[in-house]
Amino acid sequence: MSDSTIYEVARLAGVSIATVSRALRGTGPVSPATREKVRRAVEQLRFTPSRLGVSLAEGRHAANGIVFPDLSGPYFGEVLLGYEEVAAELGRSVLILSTRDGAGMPETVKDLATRVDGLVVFGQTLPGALLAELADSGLPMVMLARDAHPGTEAVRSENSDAAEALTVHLIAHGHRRFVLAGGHDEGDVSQRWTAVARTLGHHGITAPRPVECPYTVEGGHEAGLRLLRDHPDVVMCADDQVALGVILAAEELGLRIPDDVAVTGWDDIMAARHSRPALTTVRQPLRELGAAAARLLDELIAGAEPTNTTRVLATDLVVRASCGVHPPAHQEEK
Amino acid sequence: MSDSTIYEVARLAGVSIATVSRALRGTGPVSPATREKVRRAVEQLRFTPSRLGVSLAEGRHAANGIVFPDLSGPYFGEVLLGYEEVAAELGRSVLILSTRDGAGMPETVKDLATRVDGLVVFGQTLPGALLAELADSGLPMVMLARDAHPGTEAVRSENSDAAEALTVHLIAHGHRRFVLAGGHDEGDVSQRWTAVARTLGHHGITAPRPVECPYTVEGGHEAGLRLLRDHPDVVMCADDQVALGVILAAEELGLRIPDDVAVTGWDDIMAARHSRPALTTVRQPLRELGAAAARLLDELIAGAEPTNTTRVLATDLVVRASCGVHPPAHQEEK
DNA sequence: ACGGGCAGTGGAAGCGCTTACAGCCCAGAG
DNA sequence: CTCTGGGCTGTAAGCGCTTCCACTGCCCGT
Repeated sequence: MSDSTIYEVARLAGVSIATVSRALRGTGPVSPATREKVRRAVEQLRFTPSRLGVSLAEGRHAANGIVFPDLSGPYFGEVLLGYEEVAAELGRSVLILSTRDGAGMPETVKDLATRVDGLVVFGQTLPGALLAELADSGLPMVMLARDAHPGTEAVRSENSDAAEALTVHLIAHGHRRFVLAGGHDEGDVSQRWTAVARTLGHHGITAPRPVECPYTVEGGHEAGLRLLRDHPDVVMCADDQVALGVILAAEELGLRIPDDVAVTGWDDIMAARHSRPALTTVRQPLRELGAAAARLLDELIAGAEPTNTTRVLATDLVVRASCGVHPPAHQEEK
Repeated sequence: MSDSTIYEVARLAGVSIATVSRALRGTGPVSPATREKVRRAVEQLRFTPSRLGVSLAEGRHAANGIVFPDLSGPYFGEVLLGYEEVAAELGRSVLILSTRDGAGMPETVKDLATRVDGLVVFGQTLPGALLAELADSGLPMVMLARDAHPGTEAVRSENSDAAEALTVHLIAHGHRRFVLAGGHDEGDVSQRWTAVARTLGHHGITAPRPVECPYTVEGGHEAGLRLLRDHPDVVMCADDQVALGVILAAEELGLRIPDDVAVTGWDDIMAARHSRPALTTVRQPLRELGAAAARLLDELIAGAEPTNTTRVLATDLVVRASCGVHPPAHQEEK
């Protein structure tokens, strides 16, 4: 970029840089004649103001960041899209950072923090100490898919009600022997398991302890091979990827779904709909999640005080075939 | 961010800002004693250099951008992940921009261009004139999933050979009446259709004209409802999402896959594997695509001259059930 | 005819950093 | 004992922009 500077524009237009700046940003009065001269000089020089200069002088970046773990799969992409869209509308650029929980992580995040006016942080991506340090430094922050950290805002989707509804639905199918796959005590997932356990308890069923497994198809596959040996009625999974893995495992073991065993997921990723049997799951408003985070962050940047509040977005129970046989009416949505 | 400046550190450490800078970056000699004083001052003040100041002085952003259309779905997320990972390794931040072909697009892109040292542009996201303008300005650019534009590098995945292999495979199944779904003349897809047509020609089959449809499940669904009325042997789709939509349409029409009609996709997104019948498709090395783009861009930024060359990454034909019945041995990979 | 006010403009001080350049001091060489 | 050359440090000139403040005319009211 061999871009010209405001000085060259000023010289070519025969005015001062102050006038050029005013003409360009529309702050302060500029005579039509001058404005025109500047316009022509700008055009001739193909001048675009240096973002660095502008930001330094303005004392702001007009950009915000988002930090997420190395979660491939469809989940994060959708959230990011919603986030970027709103951020763009608000005139901010978006910087992304994926912490593959690597060694240099704290530094990378801090570096990111110096490039933005505010930060959105996904789930349990960052250790609490780092979050606190960032929040203390006065960086506007929004937590995504988890409850608020002191000094921040947060937005996540509803977990407990949906988990209860899903559980009730499964019980109504006559399922009694439950197994829970995917057990990290991350905020979102643990909230769901808690609600499941409570609901099961109401119905006189003792909740099993969730079984640890990576939130991937492979993780679900391996867990499935293990769990299905006990012939449970239903395997509730932490997310759709795990559920898809369990379904693969069931196929390998010659088990029919949902006749021999039911399976449920969470998220409603694209594959959930196209899997056969189609996956009963809970739809999260991923795009809205990202959009809401962007808006909250903007408010903080604009000067709003953090309230340590968590916004909760509604989720939908999506009943498909994998949880048990339904009368035709219930079948597929959309 | 009420961050302290290098001046405060200097004052607290009792040295000049030049020394602080040298101590921090390790340029120039600094006595151990001084280094230690600076270290302590930095720690006490929780000082982090302002990225703006650094960048302005260094004359570089240490960041690069990536521009893509509003493609939701799994495709872009994976590419982005590969891109971000390599960029991070190279010490660069990543700025993303999704042009939902909106009105203010040229400005948004130009704004992005002022924030980065280089830019990766996806497929046909930007009009040629804008690409030319950016390239002319000396901005290092890499084209992704399309052939090189003058003054840039490019990386895409192999289309022709894979399309030929896929077509040959389908012919071997005995399929003769082909239909092609998804017809924009975008680089990647048109290359595939060309190879398909050529291959069909070799076998004495007249290639049909590709049918336009949005590259979404919904688009595939609608196209499928139309196309399947003619009872083709096989519907080749521009990507997996379209193929999944066609499969849904086939189900609605009571057609069995692959017995009544075969369907193929492209990309090998997650849902392709879990769909039943599982989708025969072509796997693109999405992550590698992003990674390669990041590396190419880095070379350009480091000063390499653009060669207008297109790197082509190998793709894999992934044969599953949707293209026709196979002996058990062929079944599912991995 | 005269003063006040305001549109229009330029000067200059930052914003936070890097880095040439110059100066200082001291050890070792002659 | 003087001279020289490093090692170490400070001064200051930018990097490209915004914006406060001061200044010049000119129009208008009286």
